[in-house]
Amino acid sequence: MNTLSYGLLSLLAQSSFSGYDLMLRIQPFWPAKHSQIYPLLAKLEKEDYISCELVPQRDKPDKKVYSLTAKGKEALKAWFDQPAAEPALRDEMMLKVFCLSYAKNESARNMLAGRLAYHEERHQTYELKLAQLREKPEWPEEGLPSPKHPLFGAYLLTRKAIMTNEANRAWCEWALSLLPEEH
Amino acid sequence: MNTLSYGLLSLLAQSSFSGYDLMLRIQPFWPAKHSQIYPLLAKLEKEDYISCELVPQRDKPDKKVYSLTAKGKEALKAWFDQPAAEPALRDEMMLKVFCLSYAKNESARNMLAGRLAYHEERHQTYELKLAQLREKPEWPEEGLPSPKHPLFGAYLLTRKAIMTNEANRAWCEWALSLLPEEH
DNA sequence: TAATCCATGTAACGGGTTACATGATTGC
DNA sequence: GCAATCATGTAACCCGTTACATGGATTA
Repeated sequence: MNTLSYGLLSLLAQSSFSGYDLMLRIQPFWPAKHSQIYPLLAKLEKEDYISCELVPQRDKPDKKVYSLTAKGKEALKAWFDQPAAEPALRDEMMLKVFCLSYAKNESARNMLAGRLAYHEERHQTYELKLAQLREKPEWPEEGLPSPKHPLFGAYLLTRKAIMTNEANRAWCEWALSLLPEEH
Repeated sequence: MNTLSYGLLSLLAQSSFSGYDLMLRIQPFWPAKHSQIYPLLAKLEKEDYISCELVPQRDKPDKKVYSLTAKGKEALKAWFDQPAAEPALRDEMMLKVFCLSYAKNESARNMLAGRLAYHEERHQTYELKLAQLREKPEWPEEGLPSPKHPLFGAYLLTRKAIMTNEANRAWCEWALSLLPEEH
């Protein structure tokens, strides 16, 4: 049971999903390709953490829909009280910034401007996600989801993404303001 | 030539370092163990990106001090104008937050309080780093390092770490404020 | 007609962690 | 006496990406 396994169980705690769905939904939290997820799901099913139902579809390939078993729910609960690993960020740009004084002005400016654009695009995506959350039928009519509401976690995570992204966007702007003007 | 290789070259662009030093210094930007770094350095030396000098020490084990070669400097410059990979964050806690509504109140509170403490500790570390940068003999007497100053990159990165950390700390506080009171 | 989406899988490879291995010095 | 720091290396393993493989439906 590695972290990705628990991630898949976390998603399945909300609702049943196909492997393809799980692959798409886990991306924002734990990037993984289908080639990693399909074999893991087979292993989790074999070890009885999840169960699988084959769902035939017209106009689309048949799919396997996975659900949490009782054993899977127990594993999730036990995982919750274990200490989580520290967050690990890997960002190639940070290595480049480290030796920024060796770069051409133009290279430095392009790099930071590119990252600024990235964060502005991300902001739009996250705001859209918030709007989509609010449109869900389960969304509470007055105010915010409470801690026991199924959407509580997704709401917290979207807010977290927005706040971190905004801090990084602001950093890009500040760093750009320190560079010499374009000629 | 993978990202870690360029990271090592970036550090060596500032000054020569031993493998052990490089291992310690690259941690904040690209976590890697010595078992990954030593073989890479041997490969980079063999391919002439870096050169190596054996430095005997009293009271300490001898060390190998690596320096950038002309080929290494060229590789760094070429790397700079290539587009950087998107940042990748892997944080087990985010997976737990996703299904937070399934957790006990106590578990949820402990998890978030633990992360808050982590960010407060990080803040101290980063402020110390800033202070150490300012105490360096190369630090400019008036104000901040300019974009061509060797310490410019390190300064930007420390500010970035502080800003991102503060956003995450604030998120922890906000999330904790949404949880029910301790009994 | 070519690309994209849905949907599942395997194989090969490279990246990263853990464990094995050694050994002197310093601080608790 | 025990742990940590400095210092280097190898071997086994797990994690993650890329590539190989298939195939119908929709869309540009």
